[in-house]
Amino acid sequence: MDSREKILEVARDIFQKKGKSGTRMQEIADAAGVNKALLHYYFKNKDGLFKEVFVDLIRKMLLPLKQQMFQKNLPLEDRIQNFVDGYINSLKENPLLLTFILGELSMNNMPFVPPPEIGEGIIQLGVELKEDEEFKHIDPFQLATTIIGSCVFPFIARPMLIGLGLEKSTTFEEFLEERKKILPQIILSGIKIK
Amino acid sequence: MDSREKILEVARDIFQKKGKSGTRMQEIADAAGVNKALLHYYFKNKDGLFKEVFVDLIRKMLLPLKQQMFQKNLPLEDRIQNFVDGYINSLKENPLLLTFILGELSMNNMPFVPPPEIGEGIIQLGVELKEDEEFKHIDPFQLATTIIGSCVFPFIARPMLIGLGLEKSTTFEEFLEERKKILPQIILSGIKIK
DNA sequence: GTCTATAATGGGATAGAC
DNA sequence: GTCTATCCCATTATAGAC
Repeated sequence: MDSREKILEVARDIFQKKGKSGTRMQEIADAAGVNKALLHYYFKNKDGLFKEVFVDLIRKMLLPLKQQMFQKNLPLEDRIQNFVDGYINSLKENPLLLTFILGELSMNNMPFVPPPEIGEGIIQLGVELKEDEEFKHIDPFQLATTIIGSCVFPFIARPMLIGLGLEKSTTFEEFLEERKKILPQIILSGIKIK
Repeated sequence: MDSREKILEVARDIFQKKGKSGTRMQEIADAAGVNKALLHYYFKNKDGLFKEVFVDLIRKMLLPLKQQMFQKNLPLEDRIQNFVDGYINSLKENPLLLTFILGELSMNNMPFVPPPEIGEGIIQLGVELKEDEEFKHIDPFQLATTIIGSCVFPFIARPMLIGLGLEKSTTFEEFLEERKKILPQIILSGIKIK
């Protein structure tokens, strides 16, 4: 693998673990097995490297949202089930991703410009809810926040949940598997008319 | 107000905004209207100051959890309604609190040792669900994660939600007010037997 | 308790050889 | 492209006067 790619790869990891200001250029260089000067050669400065990593990680985070939230031609039930399944799986592979992104968005105010399809998809969800006799007329942003938040929260709050005793009766892994089953049920019963 | 208290007060603000490693001792000193050396006099070093602020903020975050989740003698419906109401109100007053705490817990691994009542309260919630014919037998940690996550997520993910278009049709404030009404409905329909 | 002044180090950045 | 060496400012930390 070429050096540039290698640097980006380890930078992604370290930035996620320690945040932008907690990360040292030296540490990235060491982990990548190159000299610090090379980071500046490729990315000009810390900010340049960080930005490249950040937009990359934003894309990575949005991908499953795009893919799994709005597969047309499927009934809402299946789409919610698929979404919860797919999103939790994807978060399992990148457990630090959301905490990192949301933290950085809040601290520095980094730009966040998602592709418009996602926002539009949420609006569209509202239209569907209105048209379907089976469901309550819920503001789609409320629904989306509930679904996404319920999937994401275990990852963001993992240390807190463990402190509260989550792992006394199960493992985190089992908790997530159970969650994939139970969450769609709760949500669906929650938004159906009866 | 004495200097020590003043320092802690501004440190709470600044640490929440910029995170531990993003915060400069100088900035805290300036904001408190004292000299930098005084911070070291009272708190020994940055870590000492941070720790004191952090445990303080942890307590602040847990307080509404303790107060509002487990008021005995009330039917579950009312307790959930009260909890959502009270917790969202409390988060409105400290919108950065959760992002900060969860971020720092994940980056540094800060100790997180909540008072045992909260964990026990969650277990107890499970017992109640089992005893009550009206509700499904749901793992209480799944339920708690869903409720807490749904309240908290809008605050943690605010920049993201705004990027997705949340504020195109309402203000964040209105969104929260609506949320207080709608969330208990979704949750309750979600866990009731029919 | 609070300040000024300064030490000590950390860490981002660059020049220049190879 | 990649390295060594070095610069230099930012930031933490301390000594010592008041």
